[in-house]
Amino acid sequence: MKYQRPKGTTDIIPGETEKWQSIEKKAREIFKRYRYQEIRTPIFENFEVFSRTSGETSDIVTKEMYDFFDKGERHITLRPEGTAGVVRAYVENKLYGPEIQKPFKTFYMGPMFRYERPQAGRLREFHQIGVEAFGVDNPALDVEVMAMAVELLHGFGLKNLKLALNTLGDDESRSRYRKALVDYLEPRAEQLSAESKERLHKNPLRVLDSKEKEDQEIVANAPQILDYLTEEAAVHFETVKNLLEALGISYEIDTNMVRGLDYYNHTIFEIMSDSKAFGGKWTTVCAGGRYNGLVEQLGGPETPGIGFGLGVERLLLVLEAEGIRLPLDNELAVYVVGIGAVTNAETLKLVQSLRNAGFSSERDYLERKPKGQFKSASRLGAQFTLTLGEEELTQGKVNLKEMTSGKEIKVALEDVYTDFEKLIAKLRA
RNA sequence: GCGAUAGUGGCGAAGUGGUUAACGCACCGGAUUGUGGCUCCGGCACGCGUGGGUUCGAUUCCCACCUAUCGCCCCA
Repeated sequence: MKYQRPKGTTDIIPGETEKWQSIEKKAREIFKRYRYQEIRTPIFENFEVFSRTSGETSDIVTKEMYDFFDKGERHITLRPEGTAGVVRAYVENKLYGPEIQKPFKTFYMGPMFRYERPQAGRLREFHQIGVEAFGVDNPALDVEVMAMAVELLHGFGLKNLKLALNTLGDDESRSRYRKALVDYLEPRAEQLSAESKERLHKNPLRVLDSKEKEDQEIVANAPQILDYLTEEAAVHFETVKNLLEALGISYEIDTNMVRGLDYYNHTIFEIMSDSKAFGGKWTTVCAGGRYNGLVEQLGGPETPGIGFGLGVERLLLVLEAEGIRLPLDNELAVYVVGIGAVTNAETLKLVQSLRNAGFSSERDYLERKPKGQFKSASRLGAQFTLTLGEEELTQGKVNLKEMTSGKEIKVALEDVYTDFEKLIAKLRA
């Protein structure tokens, strides 16, 4: 093969695109009801937009950034996630202005890039659908965002979902907890896995998240963030829980849940699926959280924010494994069967006229025999066929057939041009 | 970035150091001067991921590279 797509990329071709459209349509529908408006930001940004916000030591920055220097020696990176770019746009466009209602609620959908080893549901170019809401610290907004995420996934037809919830507290809670955790882990460092020893000083919270058995045993008795929350952070978290309960949304507290990105604080959550797509292990399809302080970090005024991101490829894998059929939109109303070269022009006029009248229409271009054309019509799922041969052409007639019933009548060619709807009614009468 | 496995037509898949690379599906044509199914017949890989090497001769053996899949890391 002379040309291949770059490693970790994929072509989304007809047959697949319908599924994407279906997902995007559903998402737009729900976002509209929740009053989130679309934002489209660049696919590449200055490197610093992500390096500053994600955390200099985070994996994303240290090894997963798809970055390069452009011809003007600017350090550019293909966006690895959606939030930082949206926050940058929020600040740059002064969307914090007094004339703009708070919260400012926005959504995006599009490609993201991470330089890493491809695996099922993990590509170098992948797609996320995400939302962000700025300017309100009220836990009701946290809960609205989570409720919307849950509704979204249910809307796609997913059943076995789990909402995992945790809080990282505010800065003060975090540093207090961090200290307590390090104090606990340090004497036990020798028993930790090699990776976790590494994490211990770089990013101790990540040890909580380790999948290594030896780490999990130690983590089981580690101090919990919930015991180190400031009064304010604790109240925020309590309120989130109460409001979730008020909405009847079930959740599970997971105090070991952390984030790969540094900008999160307070509420963090994940929606997980136990789909066999990932071997029945709980896998995150949607992850989000609060990031008060991020707007300031990118040069804006002190503004709280919260959002989530949803991995589309991962979602598709889960839907596939669960055997969930998305509503697809690729129906064919009419297939015009033209027999013989003499009907070529009239056949073309017919499909064009039908298309103008709002019917999706198709014809044969290969001068195939009727048998082959009917086979195509059948395979394409055409509701109706119009058959036109030399005889019909001279008579000004055409055969109209309903494929599912097999019922066929002869109609005037003229009527097809003027009122096809009426002919359908006549056929079905 | 590390480790493992794999790479044959549009798809699935057999196969061998040596004349014409099975078979199935799909597709096209015919049997059936113009109607979707079934059946029967016929057609469909100057080529076995790419590039080198070994050999009289390689799709088959060796090396490198590319890609995919899985695991690690991490994550959506």
